[in-house]
Amino acid sequence: MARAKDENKVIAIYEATLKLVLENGFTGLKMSKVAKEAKLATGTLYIYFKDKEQLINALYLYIKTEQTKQYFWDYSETDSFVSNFRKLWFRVVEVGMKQPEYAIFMEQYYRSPFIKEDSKVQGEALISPVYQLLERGKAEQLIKDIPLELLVCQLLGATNELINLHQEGNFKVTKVHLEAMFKMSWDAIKN
Amino acid sequence: MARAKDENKVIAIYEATLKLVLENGFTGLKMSKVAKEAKLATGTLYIYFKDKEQLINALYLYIKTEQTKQYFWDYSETDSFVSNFRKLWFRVVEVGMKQPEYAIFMEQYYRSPFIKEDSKVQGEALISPVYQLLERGKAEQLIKDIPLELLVCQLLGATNELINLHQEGNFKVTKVHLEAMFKMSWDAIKN
Amino acid sequence: MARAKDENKVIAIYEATLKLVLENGFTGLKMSKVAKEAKLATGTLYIYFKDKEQLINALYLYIKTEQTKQYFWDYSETDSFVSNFRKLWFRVVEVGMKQPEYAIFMEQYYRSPFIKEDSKVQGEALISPVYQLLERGKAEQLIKDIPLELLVCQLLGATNELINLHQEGNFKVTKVHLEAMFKMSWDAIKN
Amino acid sequence: MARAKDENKVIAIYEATLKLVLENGFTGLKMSKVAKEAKLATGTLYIYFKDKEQLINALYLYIKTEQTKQYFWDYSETDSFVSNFRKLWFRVVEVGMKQPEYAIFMEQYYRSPFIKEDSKVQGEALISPVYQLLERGKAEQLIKDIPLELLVCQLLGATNELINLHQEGNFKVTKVHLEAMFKMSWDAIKN
DNA sequence: TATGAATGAGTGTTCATTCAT
DNA sequence: GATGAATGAACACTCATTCAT
Repeated sequence: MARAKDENKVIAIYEATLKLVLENGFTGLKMSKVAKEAKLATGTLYIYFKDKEQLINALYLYIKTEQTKQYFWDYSETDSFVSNFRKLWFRVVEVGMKQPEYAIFMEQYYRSPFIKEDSKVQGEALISPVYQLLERGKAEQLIKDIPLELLVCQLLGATNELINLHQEGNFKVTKVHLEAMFKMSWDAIKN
Repeated sequence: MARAKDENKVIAIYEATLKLVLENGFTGLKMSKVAKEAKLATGTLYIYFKDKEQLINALYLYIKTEQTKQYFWDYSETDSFVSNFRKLWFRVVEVGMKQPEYAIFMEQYYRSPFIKEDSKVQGEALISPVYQLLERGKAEQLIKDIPLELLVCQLLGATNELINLHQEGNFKVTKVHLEAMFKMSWDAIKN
Repeated sequence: MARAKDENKVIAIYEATLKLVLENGFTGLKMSKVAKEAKLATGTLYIYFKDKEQLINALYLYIKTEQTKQYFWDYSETDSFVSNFRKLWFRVVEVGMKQPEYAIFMEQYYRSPFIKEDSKVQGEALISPVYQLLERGKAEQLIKDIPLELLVCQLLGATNELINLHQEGNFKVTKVHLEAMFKMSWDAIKN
Repeated sequence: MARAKDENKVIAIYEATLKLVLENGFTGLKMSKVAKEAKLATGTLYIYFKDKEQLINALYLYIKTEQTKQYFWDYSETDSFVSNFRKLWFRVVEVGMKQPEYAIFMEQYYRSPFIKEDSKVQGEALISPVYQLLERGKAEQLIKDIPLELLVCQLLGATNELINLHQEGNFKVTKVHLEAMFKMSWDAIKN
């Protein structure tokens, strides 16, 4: 875990790591390159993180926390389901498109030998509000009565792919496209 | 006459590689482990594949070809759009759930430093019938008039996540669930 | 501050390499053995030299420079030709007999796949004073009017073999022998 | 040792080996490449030679024998010393310039880990007539009274270098040059 | 704390040699 | 005998981690 010494360095390390994972996946990720990218000596990295595994798991939690903050900062549970669903859907897509590294990292993390079960569980707990919202939609009979897991597949599968499509850069995603994608997702789950 | 080069060995190598990628991602993929898993000496690997990069790209093409065969073996373009769409959707899911390694490998491949542009292009060409089918659906005004790329995000995003869900093993996907997922996908794109 | 890069290590590596080439030629030259002989970890070698090729070419230049220094450190172009010729001839032989590894290395280097043309050219430029001296001898009509290349064959061929003879150890080369050899060389070229 | 089965193959193997040593030294010498160059399967090589070491030592003896044959085929011990010396000197140079691979191979052989003492001794015995001739010259007081080893250094050092010079190809060695070189060698040793 | 040289186990790959055909 | 696929020990080189400064 990062010591409180220099929070800026921790962030620099996270960003360096994300940049490199974006470029080459976990396979090309070398501690020395992370250090260089973060403008640190290799040894300094090990002051902040015990080893590579810890860096990666800490980064995972950092990303999950960041994403959650950005998803929910102006979220009000008292708003209507439909309003909240729409807000959240667009938030997920916007955040993902702004920081595609996050999604890429996640994808690789789940299949890596670095993953630690408790970090994973901890990270996933952070997005429980998403599950709660969908539960509420079901309770209010606004969306289909289908296991949450499947609804999440449907919704996040589509948004993730959309983020990838944007990141690859061969297709320019416009406002109109976003509305069309949202419409499809809504049509998919609505009752 | 010496022993003849053995096509079975190529398949054994592919399967060993897939198994290992499934377990640990590309990061944990070691040529010596592939050899051991395929019950070969390390050197033998290099008779069949020049290097790791070539193995991975060849495997990518193999998977794409296999998938395509399984998707389309009894496919008839003269059937109705709706019938074909349904058949293809289920085929994609069934194949994916039977061989989740394929999807996992693909995911990692696209972010790896091994990817060779021309292999990628070649592989992607194989699934053009999917694009053609959706094009036809649009022409017949049965599905929404939205760029193909977005329709594909919506559909394959969802099926990929479903395959992952199945593969993780924490949620048992039943026939009923499949029908529900299909319904969502269809509702998402239908006109 | 970390440890500073250590010039002594470079020398230690050179000496280790020379020792091993002397024993087994380039064929038996292994980076791990060089490291062990120089009392370093394998990886340390690669801090100082990018790869084996670079080590070998750097060592070639080092040897050429060392030899040149030793040949010419008290050399004065204003002395008479005969005096200079004699001094240089004995210097070449003394240096060669003191460090037979140098000659052995050179021999192998020229036939190795490691040789880089520009290193070779650079190294050969260092001994141009030898050529200049012989040119002067020709101009002063003290030695035969024969292409320099042939004079050099005659002279260095003999000295190299003498060095080999000494190095093999089956024949003890004395002062008297040296004088005899010098006499032969001089008789060979003198006008 | 080669079995008597197919003498042509043995020669083909020798020539292939020589060609490859000429190109890259012993370092680049691979049994599989020798086989390919000799238009044989790798395994076939091992029918004729037990291993690499044996091939190299057999080849050494082959070369020494060939050279000797070519040096002495029309040699008559009853001719005068001077006539024989001249004939032999030119023979050595001609043979060396015609087959520079021989000299290159020898050079590398003596510093390789493949060398076997008894092969070396056996090979060197073959050129004893050279020693005998010089002994006779000394007895007849035609050449300097100097240890044979030194005379050989002087003479063969120069011829070897001349052969190298020719082989490198940057200097065209003419008849006139040969006469000049011979003159130098003779002046070096004559009484 | 920060540095980056040093370490050495581990990786991809080669190649002498064997062996099934 | 001839073949060339198979083997696996070894080698060049890398990189996570340590440690002297």
